Amino acid sequence: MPDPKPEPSRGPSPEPSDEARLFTLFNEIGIIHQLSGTAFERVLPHGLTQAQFTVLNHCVRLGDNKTPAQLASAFQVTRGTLTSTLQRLEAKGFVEIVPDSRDGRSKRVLLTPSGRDAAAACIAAAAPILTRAREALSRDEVEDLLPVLTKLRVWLDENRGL
Amino acid sequence: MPDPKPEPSRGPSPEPSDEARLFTLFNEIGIIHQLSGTAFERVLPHGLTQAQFTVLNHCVRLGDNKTPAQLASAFQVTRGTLTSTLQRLEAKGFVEIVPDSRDGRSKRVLLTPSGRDAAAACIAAAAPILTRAREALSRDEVEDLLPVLTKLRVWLDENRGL
DNA sequence: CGTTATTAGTTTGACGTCATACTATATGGG
DNA sequence: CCCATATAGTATGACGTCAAACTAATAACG
Repeated sequence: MPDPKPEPSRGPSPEPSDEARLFTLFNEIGIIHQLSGTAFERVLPHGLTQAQFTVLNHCVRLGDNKTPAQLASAFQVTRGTLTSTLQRLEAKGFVEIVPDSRDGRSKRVLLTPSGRDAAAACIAAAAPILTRAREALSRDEVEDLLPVLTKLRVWLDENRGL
Repeated sequence: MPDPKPEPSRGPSPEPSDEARLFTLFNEIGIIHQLSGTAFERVLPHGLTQAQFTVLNHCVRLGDNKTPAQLASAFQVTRGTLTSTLQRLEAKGFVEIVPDSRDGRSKRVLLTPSGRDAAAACIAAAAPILTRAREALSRDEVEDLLPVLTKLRVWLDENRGL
């Protein structure tokens, strides 16, 4: 859950500790994720969710014919999570899941033509939001932000076990 | 769902558009939220979740005796979401929900002594993670990041309707 | 005063996510 | 060749979250 929206502070702030600032940082990130996610989903066509679009988009940009395990690893989610997303995408006719001929354990995820169309429609639908977001953040601010966030993400990724 | 972990790029990058950079930004934020959230939850005592801890912590820091609606607004979640979190906290004996004497529609959320203890235990449990996170981000980087993220969060909050 | 609109809280259903446990298939070492 | 181990995919149950529908109570206003 996102943390409290900062309330109007009363009195002199008691200089928050480093840990508190870091904590606030994670909280802001949580709220941003929450708000941006629902904003995106409200405009996506075909009742697609962010998770579903992410899979389609990945296949469009980096090629399909990947295994579910590869996709799960790329998105940093468990295989179980991806199973359910793929089932919904398959039910909508946007991907096809076929057995892997070489490895009996594996499957392959293929984009269907309508899946490709849906991904394009999502991108078109999301563009206005991204354009409007420029009101909030300049291009330079985005460029300043990205490397630091990437560093944090990589660190978290490498320190999963604590 | 968090977006793809950037894969090793092959060849010259075709200078991504502004929208693509912003999109990447939201993706990084999504992954960071995901990873940091699970990292926190793994160390929280009493099987507390981040959402539950957030409520306890808010009550400790800013006082209890708030209505669920006030808390939902502070955390930027729906009242329905808060209802379920409060029910779980009440089941664990960490908060008490009492009717509001003045407004028949409202309730009041009160911290129990064991709820106060649990919040303190959570903070103690999370401290090592925050300390270690300093490996990833210096104090200055945190201070640079925060105002920009806050600006973005406020903008998103003010532009819920699109 | 009564009707209407607003607000508080709840419920339900859908989705994403995790952890865990389970099945089936590979793979590797005796 | 067989067994131990690892890996792919699936199933389950719990939690957070949203949207939408619903109930109860208050507020607004004619």
